Amino acid sequence: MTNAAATFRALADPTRRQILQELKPGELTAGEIVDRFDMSGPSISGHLAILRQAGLVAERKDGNRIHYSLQADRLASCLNDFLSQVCPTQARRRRARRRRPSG
Amino acid sequence: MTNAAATFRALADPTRRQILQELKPGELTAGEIVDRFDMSGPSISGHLAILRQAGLVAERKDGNRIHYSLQADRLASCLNDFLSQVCPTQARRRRARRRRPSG
DNA sequence: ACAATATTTAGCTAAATAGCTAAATACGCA
DNA sequence: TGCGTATTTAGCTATTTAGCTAAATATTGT
Repeated sequence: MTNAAATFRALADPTRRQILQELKPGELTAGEIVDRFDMSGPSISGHLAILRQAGLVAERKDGNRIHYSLQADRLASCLNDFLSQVCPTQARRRRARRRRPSG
Repeated sequence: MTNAAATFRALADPTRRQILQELKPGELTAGEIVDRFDMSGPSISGHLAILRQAGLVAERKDGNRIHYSLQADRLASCLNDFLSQVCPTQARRRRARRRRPSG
């Protein structure tokens, strides 16, 4: 699966988008994420696996726990790459640099 | 359905992402889009309906035909809004403006 | 009105998805 | 070793999705 395919598949689900938002302030363990949703542990675990597969979260093992963190750069670059492919002028439009007079 | 939900649902399918790319150079009729894919007309029509519902394409009737066009600004603003919500520092990072010395 | 073309809608099937519970795995500690 | 906690994997069911064909709708031209 291409990176774009995995990423957009991951982002298609509202629970997964919410997980990314929960991770914005900093890393959380799987259990802490489960506590923030009205959903079973295994279901959240499955969502985390899909996010991980898309490279949108990273995991760090710490004894008993697994800490998940947002891979913001991966998310941003994937979305920006897609925007660049589909509508280059809209993606990260940049202020034109004032040209230094040549003579 | 929120705009983000409709947009990410629309982008989750590879055929729909490809349709957006086909529309990049300019508008196409439904039939012209069908010709570019190895898929039945009704299937493409369904994909176009989902893209339309997400506001990612606009339609223009012209006699017998319907011309579809990319709504690049909608796509860009939706993705950028999401990026801003999830990882503000990565979304459209802007060069820091040099601070004018205050005294 | 009739035929031809373009597109969508209806109705179906197969595959994918998301949720659940129960069981398995991994780790830390006594 | 054995217990308790954290997390994932397995196995199941209900829903959604994507594809198809056939039929309906809309428009143009005769």
